Amino acid sequence: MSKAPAREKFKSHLATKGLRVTNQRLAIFEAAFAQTDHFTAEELLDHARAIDDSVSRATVYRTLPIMIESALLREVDIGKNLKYYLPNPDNNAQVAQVICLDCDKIFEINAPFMEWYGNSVSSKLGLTPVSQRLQVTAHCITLKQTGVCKHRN
Amino acid sequence: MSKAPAREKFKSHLATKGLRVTNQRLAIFEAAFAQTDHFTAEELLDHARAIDDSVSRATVYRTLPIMIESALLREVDIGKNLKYYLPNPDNNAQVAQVICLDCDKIFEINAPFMEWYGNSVSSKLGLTPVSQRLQVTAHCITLKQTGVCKHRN
DNA sequence: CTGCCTGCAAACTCTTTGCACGAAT
DNA sequence: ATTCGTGCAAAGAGTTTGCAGGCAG
Repeated sequence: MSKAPAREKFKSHLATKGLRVTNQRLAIFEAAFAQTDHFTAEELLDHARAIDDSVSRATVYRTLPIMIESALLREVDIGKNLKYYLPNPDNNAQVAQVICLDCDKIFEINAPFMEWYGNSVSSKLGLTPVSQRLQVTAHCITLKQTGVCKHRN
Repeated sequence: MSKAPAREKFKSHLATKGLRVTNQRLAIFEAAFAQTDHFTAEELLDHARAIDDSVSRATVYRTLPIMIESALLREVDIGKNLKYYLPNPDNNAQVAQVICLDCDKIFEINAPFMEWYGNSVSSKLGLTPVSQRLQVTAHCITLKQTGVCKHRN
């Protein structure tokens, strides 16, 4: 999904939920969908303020769950007491993360088998799966060999 | 590994690292290894204080990483800004979690394929895997049908 | 004795919330 | 005109840290 259709999807999601289309919510949406990599709530605030300087931190935090619920954004928690977000144009949910501990880069890897695994292991316990997450933390080989992490931005 | 050998392992880990064997550290170890299920730092503090009432919250937080590094404990982060811990008598690292969203129970499931997956996906990126985690969140079927979650303690 | 270890309390980080004002419908 | 949305600042939760005194080796 490219940006313009995504904007319409966001607006219709707001309408469906009886939520108002405000300049702040639109600025936050624009800022989020302009990103090409993972971002934090604080970074999103900065970018949204560049579009509409009235945007507050509170509204960013209140808008993020709306965009996540509409599947426009995915939330990625890698256990750092700091959440990352990224645009989810393909509506993808079966994605694993590989996290480079040297440069903190997060790679997103398609992992469709996660859904199968979730179903399989849940049904044995009398549960219905809601979500899966699979994460691998790793060190950079080239960093160790050459002193430079080749994944660093 | 039962408790007594684990205690020796803890002491020798302390010795190896040049760390001192204090009453507080031992009390925290005893409290942790007496648990049969996941526990939080705060719960560990309570139990450790029942053994030695001089134990402070700070020392619990300072001792947890030591026990984790020695592989006596595993840390389980299910994305709740609150970490869970559990004794790891079998030195197991390839374990997935299934989390019931209705009763918050955490099931630990052996998932040896995680190691293969971590190796496979890391090597393609020029990385050496350090750890894997796989988590499934789910709802209780019997809760939905009967109003009672059969997993609740 | 030396210096690591401790308890205390304050600091810290990220996120959430109460309130009164402001804007979308 | 209503009512939902907003910014601000304070609160909140879990964890970490600086400091002065205490105990292991």
